Amino acid sequence: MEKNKSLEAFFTEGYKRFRDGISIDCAIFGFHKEKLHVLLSKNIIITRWALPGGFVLKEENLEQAAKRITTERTGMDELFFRQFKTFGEPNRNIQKDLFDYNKFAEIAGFDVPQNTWMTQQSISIGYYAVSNLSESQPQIDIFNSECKWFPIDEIPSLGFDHEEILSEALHTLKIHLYHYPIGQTLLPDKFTLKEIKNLYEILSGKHLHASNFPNKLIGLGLIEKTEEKRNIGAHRAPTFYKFNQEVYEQMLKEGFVLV
Amino acid sequence: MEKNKSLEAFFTEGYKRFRDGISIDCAIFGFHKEKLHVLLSKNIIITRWALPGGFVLKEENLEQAAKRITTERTGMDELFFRQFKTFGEPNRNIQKDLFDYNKFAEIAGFDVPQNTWMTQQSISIGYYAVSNLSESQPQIDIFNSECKWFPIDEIPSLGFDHEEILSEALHTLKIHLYHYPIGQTLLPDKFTLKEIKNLYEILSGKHLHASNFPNKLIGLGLIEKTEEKRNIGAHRAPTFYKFNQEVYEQMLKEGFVLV
DNA sequence: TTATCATTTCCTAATTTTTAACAAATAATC
DNA sequence: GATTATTTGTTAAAAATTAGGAAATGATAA
Repeated sequence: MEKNKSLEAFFTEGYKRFRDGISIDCAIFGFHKEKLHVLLSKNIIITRWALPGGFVLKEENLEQAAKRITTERTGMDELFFRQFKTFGEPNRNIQKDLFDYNKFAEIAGFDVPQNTWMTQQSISIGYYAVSNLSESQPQIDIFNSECKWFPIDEIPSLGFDHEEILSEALHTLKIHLYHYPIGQTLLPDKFTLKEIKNLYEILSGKHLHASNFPNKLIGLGLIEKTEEKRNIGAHRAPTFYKFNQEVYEQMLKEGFVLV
Repeated sequence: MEKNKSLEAFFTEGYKRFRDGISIDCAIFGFHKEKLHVLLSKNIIITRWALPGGFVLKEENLEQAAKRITTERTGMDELFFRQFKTFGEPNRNIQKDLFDYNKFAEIAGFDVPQNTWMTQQSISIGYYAVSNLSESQPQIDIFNSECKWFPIDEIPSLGFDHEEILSEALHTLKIHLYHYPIGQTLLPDKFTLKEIKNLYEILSGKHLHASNFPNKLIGLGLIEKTEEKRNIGAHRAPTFYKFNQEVYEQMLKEGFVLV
């Protein structure tokens, strides 16, 4: 196997480009077939699935890094993004048994360098994103051999402290649901009342009324009717609705309380 | 002026004890004379007031560090603590004009060492705490020449990005107000209905009804009557109330939605 | 062309919650 | 024992929420 130069350079030269001791992990949520999904990736060197993550370039701020990492992995940008927590247990990322050194050597053509900047202790800053899953194109690269969506109730065992990170992301998402108009980036531009009701039911875990709940959103001015309808075969065609951009931005800026 | 050995050791040897590139800043809130206050301290080397902060010991986790820093500065522990955001703009802490090198040399007896671990770029993890101000005893030390409470509407100009950090802390506190029983550590063990109403009015910025709001908290089981009353002179003595510990802990764990 | 059907969406009454004003209770002082 | 200022309970009106059923709809089949 030929030596993979770019991979080797990442280990040995990466400290020049990236900030030391900091990583970013992203819980990227999507909504499909009435289920919440989360994007996981499989690093070639790590034996378990994990949240997509990466490092922060020296000239970047944290949010830019999170957005870059998410775009690299999904092809999408302009998502709803929020930082939710930073994880810093001592040695949280140093778990030797999670690394598959043999497989790495086989793929990369050289042994994992020991004691480089990458293998030092680092803290991880967690961001969550909500995306329209159907528009995403999960990407692999030299570090990630697999990348795909998992329904939230079928998450495999995750590496490092990523189960805790995902759980905190969900917790924050559920709180933010009451204060930010999260739906916009989880749904297509045009959606039916049933779809937005389903979305909120799944995120909140509560049963909502088929017309009372949409009426509340309409009453707030957050969503509004369009001219178009969806053809669903031999039934009444539901009207498409869209977010009112002005109200959406105001709620995003000022926050609101949804009950 | 004699050379201050412990101060010098902090600069030159600190990298052995503390994690690199990470600092903690704490927005410590208290409630006094119907106003929300925040604790600020004045570092001997920095020309502006700032939020109390510090570094993370290598064997510590982030929350332990935040608690240690808060206890050092206030003498209090067992406060309500939450991490709210991490700040990582490139070079956010490198602002030469904020450092008073002459004053430092005068006090310490040596020049500020350049290019030590302390003067490197670092990210800051923000924690907020809510405390019962009247029980606090703001402490100074070799780094901090002053430390005191400021009413939230009389905050002086702050160093670094601490105005942004404080503003984010307040924003998070106001959201958490709806989901966590924050009052417990802001109030004395026993308080009157008027006091808890005032607290929520100030934090939420909304006017609340003198009996309807307390009745809601009583209805939730969160607070309950005690046998004692406060003597306030020639008026009806208000009854002291206390938090129901069981309900409090459950709400803390499971969250709730206050409307 | 019309009847049928499943689904969306509107309507309305019942219920619950919130709000606001007022009255009662209270404890120290006059 | 009356007075006073404040706390706290009561109650009725207003508002919001909930739930169920009815109407509307668009495609299909008769």
